[in-house]
Amino acid sequence: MAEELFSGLNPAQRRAVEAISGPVLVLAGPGSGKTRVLTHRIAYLIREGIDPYSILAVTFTNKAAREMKERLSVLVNPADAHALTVGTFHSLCARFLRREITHLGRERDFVIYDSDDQERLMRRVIRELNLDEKKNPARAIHARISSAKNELVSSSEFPRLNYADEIAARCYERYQNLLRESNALDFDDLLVELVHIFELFPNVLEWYQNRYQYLLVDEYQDTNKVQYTLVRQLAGEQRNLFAVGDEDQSVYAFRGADIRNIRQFEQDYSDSQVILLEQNYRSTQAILDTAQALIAGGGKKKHVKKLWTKNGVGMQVSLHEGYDQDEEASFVADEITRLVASGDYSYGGCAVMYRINAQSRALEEALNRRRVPYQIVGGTRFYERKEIKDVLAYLRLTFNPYDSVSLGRVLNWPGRGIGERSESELLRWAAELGVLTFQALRELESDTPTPFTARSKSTLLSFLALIDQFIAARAELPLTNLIDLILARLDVREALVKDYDAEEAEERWMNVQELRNVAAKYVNLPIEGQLSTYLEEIALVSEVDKVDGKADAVTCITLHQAKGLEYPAVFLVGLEEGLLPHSRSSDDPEKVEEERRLLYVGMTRARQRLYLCYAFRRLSFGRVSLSTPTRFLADIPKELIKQPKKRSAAATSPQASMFSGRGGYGGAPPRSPASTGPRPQRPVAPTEVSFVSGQPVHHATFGKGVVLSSRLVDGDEEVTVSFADKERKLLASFARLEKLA
DNA sequence: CCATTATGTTTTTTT
DNA sequence: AACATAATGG
Repeated sequence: MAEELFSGLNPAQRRAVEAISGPVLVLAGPGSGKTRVLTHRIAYLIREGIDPYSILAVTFTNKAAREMKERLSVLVNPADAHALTVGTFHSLCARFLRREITHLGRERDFVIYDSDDQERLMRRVIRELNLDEKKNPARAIHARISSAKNELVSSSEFPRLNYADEIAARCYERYQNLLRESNALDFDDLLVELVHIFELFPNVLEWYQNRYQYLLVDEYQDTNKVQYTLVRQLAGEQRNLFAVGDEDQSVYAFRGADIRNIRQFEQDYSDSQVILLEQNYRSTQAILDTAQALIAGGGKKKHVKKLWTKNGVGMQVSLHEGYDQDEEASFVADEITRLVASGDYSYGGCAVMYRINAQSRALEEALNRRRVPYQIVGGTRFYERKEIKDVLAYLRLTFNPYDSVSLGRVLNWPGRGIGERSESELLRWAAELGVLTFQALRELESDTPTPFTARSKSTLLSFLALIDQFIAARAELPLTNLIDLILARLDVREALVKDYDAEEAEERWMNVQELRNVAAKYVNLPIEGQLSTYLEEIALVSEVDKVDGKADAVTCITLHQAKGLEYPAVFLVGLEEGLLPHSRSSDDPEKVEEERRLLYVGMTRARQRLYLCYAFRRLSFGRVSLSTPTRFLADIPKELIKQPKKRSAAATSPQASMFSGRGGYGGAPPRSPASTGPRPQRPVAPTEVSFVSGQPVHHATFGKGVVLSSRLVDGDEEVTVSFADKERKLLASFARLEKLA
């Protein structure tokens, strides 16, 4: 019976599936079938008679949770699959808190603040405390507080060693108070408050420990202190904890993830079994060898895995240099077109990965030009778009009128004549009365004397009437109708047309419509539950959750988000100093190692083909700078990589230094032209342009072209030439342009 | 109070 | 380069 569950599992996987009780740590290399192990283990537990109701699985994304349930509904009976508790730390905590937060004297109908809300609230705190917003950016202060929360450090425990600490500590305190008043929790609170409840109310913890006898935690290497604590609490005495992870794929230290959690598992949980999954089912040996060479270049490891595969050697990994980010993107787009034309690959089988979202722009343009279908994951997230957040703010106020961030957001949106003065006067007056902003609005309905002009007062009252209307409608109307009512009463479309040009207004209006479409999925729930479920799920969806695996489109995605995904063909772009490792990480050896792991994650996403790309120069921040290939390339033996074609004179300079020890550690990120050393042909910077518009030229690679313009830039001459295929910008000192008659 | 202009800021990475 | 907020003037 259970035998079919084991068919197709290798001995190590099988051991992991069968180890039912006690702590188990599975160290799973990339592509080693860990998802399979997780699902089969759950199925095995159920078939062994364990109640699915007592199984709790923590995944890294909502998408992974959904997929796990789907796979299980095939392996076990669907009712059993349904009884499982599966989710991310954040969504599970939110779910538990809806039940338990009353223990802390708080209301169940809290709203969840996303990073934008959090920053707005912090800005308000900083203003309230009369701090200089320049010297104390809300973002920076909030970041400090967020990491404190991740470390389970409360505002009273926050260190006050210097003036900056003192400021942060005071902001922390006020920030928490405002959150509480607004009946809101930020992302971090979702975890922290649950830990508090478990600490303060042992009987509550006991209930959860009894219910969840079997815990499974994926991506254990990316847990932070709060998450680690939660797991410890839930694991209790029983310690039926099954943790899966890979320290080589730990890339979230910046949000508090602590690699020590996985390294110390064996000390934390005595008698634990450790199982290594080393056989890779995803990639070719060529790709694995390259990735392993890279990761071996890093520091010492607790457990060294030796990845191998039966997939065969496969194609050699190739390296490509582009002239700039546009040419790099063009190369990627051309190569994808070629792969698809060959019939061996589909658009959906290709992915382009990069370090920062801003890199997606050049790709988008190149793909657009070639009519290659693509989807960009992340960037400005859908639910962070202004028009979306504005409409959502009304929904959130309808759900919880004390939500002060939402109130501040839409008090004057769409513009109704409540300016800065009326708003600050309202805040001041509320503070004077000692009530919340919303209660102050309510106060306007009585005969209490107010500090407002008759005009302001009536505007504020009509705003209040609007919200009241929505609150009343919520009890009667299905969610979609409620949204329609809001959109109509506010005349959102008109407001968008007023703020933007026709095209953009239409696009934003479509976004708003999309919000409504999503809401349609919730109308089958009882009316009371529709809005709350909708708001909660919206607050916790991530961009990867929305990746459409079925669409036949190229996926453009950050390296962080790509973790856990796989594609037949993968292009890694921008493999340059300053970008990977990112300049903000290159001063700290530990951060540099994290960047190395990020590259490792990217490489191991590839099944058959892996392309490594970098550009010779790059436009960042509106300025051009020359770049050096990433130091990590120096750790990969030359013979593992198919060297780039010499595509122009420009290619030789950075390329030559690549594997020769130069470009190694300590190199300053993007070199300034001055530090590049003597140039081969042109030791002296030009003082005037030598190419004029209309001059016919010849280039070794691009052939004949005509000069469109030329200008002096950074001590060199940048010539814009129209070639047969496209327009290119070339540096005269490198391009060896030949003037034709 | 609002529209226009000027200035400044941004780019890590995410729930 | 693109976007957001601040300053300025109507």
